Amino acid sequence: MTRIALTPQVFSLISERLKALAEPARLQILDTLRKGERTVTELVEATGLGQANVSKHLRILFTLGFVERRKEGLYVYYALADDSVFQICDIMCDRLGDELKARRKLLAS
Amino acid sequence: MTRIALTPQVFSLISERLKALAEPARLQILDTLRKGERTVTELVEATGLGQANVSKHLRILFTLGFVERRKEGLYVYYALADDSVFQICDIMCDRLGDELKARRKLLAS
DNA sequence: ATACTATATTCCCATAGGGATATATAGAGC
DNA sequence: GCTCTATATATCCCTATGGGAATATAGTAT
Repeated sequence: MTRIALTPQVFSLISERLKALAEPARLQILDTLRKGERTVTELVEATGLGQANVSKHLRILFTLGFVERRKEGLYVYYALADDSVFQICDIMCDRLGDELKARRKLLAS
Repeated sequence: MTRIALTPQVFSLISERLKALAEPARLQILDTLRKGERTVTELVEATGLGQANVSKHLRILFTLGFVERRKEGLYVYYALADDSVFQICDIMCDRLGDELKARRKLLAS
């Protein structure tokens, strides 16, 4: 398996995708989709965000391939494209756990 | 191994850390550090960024625990704290590979 | 003390992006 | 055709943030 080389252009592409994920509102949307596909309105209700903003967030997530869409009459169903988001969340959660541990150790000293 | 629950507060913490990584300049700095510890000046030379900006980026990366620092006389040596950044880059590169593959398939049809 | 170097910080500017509101588009049903 | 609903887009406001220049700070050397 050949890895893509980490050139500045690739960093730019990675950064663009990380920016898409580095937003609590979008993480919340993706987390909701983890339970299964949802319409925009359902996502609005689940997240408490405004409809226009949910649409904008979904557009970003769709453009960068994090969600898929399926139109059915008036409704548009969005679904997770893959689980890479949560692989990344797991890595970050491990870091958070380590931070906590380090802080506790510091307090204990 | 108990996982941290993905609450809105946790998403906010994750998002804060992803924002730190979602910046080409900082990815470039981290990539340079992959080869070993470097002084600020060396990072300025390696990245072509201004000294003030490198210092600012390093401050962010240090605050969020992505780099460590070691002072030695006038110099401050920065080093990678762990490899989670590149675990994430790997995930993103896999995604980029898939995107390429999908685009090729689309062109072939 | 002064002079020099490495790093950090501050200030300013310009841009990007999120939220709210209003409007536009698309499809269903009558 | 008209109306209603779901989604998308446009506009405005405001904040956050990256880059550059200047300045401050810290350490070395003489």
